[in-house]
Amino acid sequence: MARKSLVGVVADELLDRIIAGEFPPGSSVPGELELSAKHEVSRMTVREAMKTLEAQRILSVERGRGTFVNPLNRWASLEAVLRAASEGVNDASAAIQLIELRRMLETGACELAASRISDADIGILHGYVAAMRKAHDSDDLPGFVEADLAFHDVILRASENVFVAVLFEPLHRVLEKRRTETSKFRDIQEHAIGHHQAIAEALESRDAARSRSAMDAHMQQTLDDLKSYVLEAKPA
Amino acid sequence: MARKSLVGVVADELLDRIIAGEFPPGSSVPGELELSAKHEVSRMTVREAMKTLEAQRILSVERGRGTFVNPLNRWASLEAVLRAASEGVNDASAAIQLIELRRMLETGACELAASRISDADIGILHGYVAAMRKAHDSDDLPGFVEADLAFHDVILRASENVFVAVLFEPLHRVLEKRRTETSKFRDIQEHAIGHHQAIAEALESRDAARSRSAMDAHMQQTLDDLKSYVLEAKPA
DNA sequence: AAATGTTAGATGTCTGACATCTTACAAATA
DNA sequence: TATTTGTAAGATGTCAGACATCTAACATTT
Repeated sequence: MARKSLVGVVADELLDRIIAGEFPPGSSVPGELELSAKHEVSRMTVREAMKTLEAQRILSVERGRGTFVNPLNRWASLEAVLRAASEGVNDASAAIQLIELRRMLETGACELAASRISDADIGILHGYVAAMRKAHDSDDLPGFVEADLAFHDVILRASENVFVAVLFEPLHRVLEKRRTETSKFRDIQEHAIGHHQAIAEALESRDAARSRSAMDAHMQQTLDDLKSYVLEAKPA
Repeated sequence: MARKSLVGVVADELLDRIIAGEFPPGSSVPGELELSAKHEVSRMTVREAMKTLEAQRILSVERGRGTFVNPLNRWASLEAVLRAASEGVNDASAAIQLIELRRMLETGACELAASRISDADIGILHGYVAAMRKAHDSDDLPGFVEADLAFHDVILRASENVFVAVLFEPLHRVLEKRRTETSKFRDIQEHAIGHHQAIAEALESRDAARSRSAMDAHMQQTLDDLKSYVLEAKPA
């Protein structure tokens, strides 16, 4: 990532203050002049920062009145909501809810993909499973995670549903970091390889119910792994 | 909605030109100076418009090089993607994909809600079913749609998953308009009442599989209704 | 041929000003 | 007194022009 511009810094800091509860939903944030003084930037820079938060429906700007914080359920940015949710006491709850969401999208996409996936993509899936196996044998963690994510990406695309892909994209970045954490354990890697193999075979059979079920089992395993390996080990 | 500011107008027009294919993904949009001349606004206004599109990941601004259009699957704004998808020849395909997405989220949320919903919310659900029935009897279309949407909202909240609610919010506005169209037919209204009744009863039994199945049947019916009543009647 | 300097064009930021909208409050009116 | 109107403060919307900094391409020097 390129280092952040002043606009990005101001937007980030303001979002942090909002998440910290300094400006609760419905309340107004300080005026542009006040913020430009506090952050030692020009009013224009503050305005552009506000615009980015407004575009994500985090703020509502009302001419002549001020700028107000929207309730969290109106925020259009999954990442911002994630930051807000992780800030609370229960990081675990956020992680679990994230997997629940992922489960909905991935099992649904997998079900759709069963009747739409091409033979070529089936081959690619098997290729990624082989790559995971190879990375597992040679202790190549980044390679393992990369093949894992690519596998799921193929299914997402094969579902031929634009909206699912769009909604999943912000999840992708978040999951990538967490996946690197969980995939450190060799046990988890072995679990994952088996499930991916089963998913590829289910899709190959073009059986929608079986494909959905295979992906669902994978998600359940991921949830269990997260609970037993990561959350247990990290006390508050 | 408040009438749009100049920034909003410029952003909209630029997005329209992007969607129309004038600036395909990967290509660059005209420079800030050129755009400010074409739209007869100042450069700052153009910049703020760009910022809103950048915040939605529609554009990537690179200092010293220019501003570039992102591929559609990286756009973070469901509404913008919807606009782009509806612009094409196949409005039908977009409508179907939208229901597919809705199906994933709602069936998933309903499954989760089964074990989490409160007795009070169960009562509220039955109340909305009654409201739908009453609106149906008195030919109150807006009332019918309102009760319908409220019913689904209760389940969304009862799933106790923040992220699902956030992802569903932009869908809500889009669906509201389409729902008013489809619910015009009395046959569809009767279908819907039966399904909602079944969903409420399934949730009351706290049976996750049954609840999911009931919601899934409702989504299937919605898809069928859309195909036979709306899409058939509206040729390109 | 490689390293270096130059330059054009793009975005990033600043300063200061004026316009317009909302709200609150005071003054004029019935 | 109650209502209306006028005024002013504070907020966002927009503009103009300037300078800084980054990138890429080209020319120059080594």
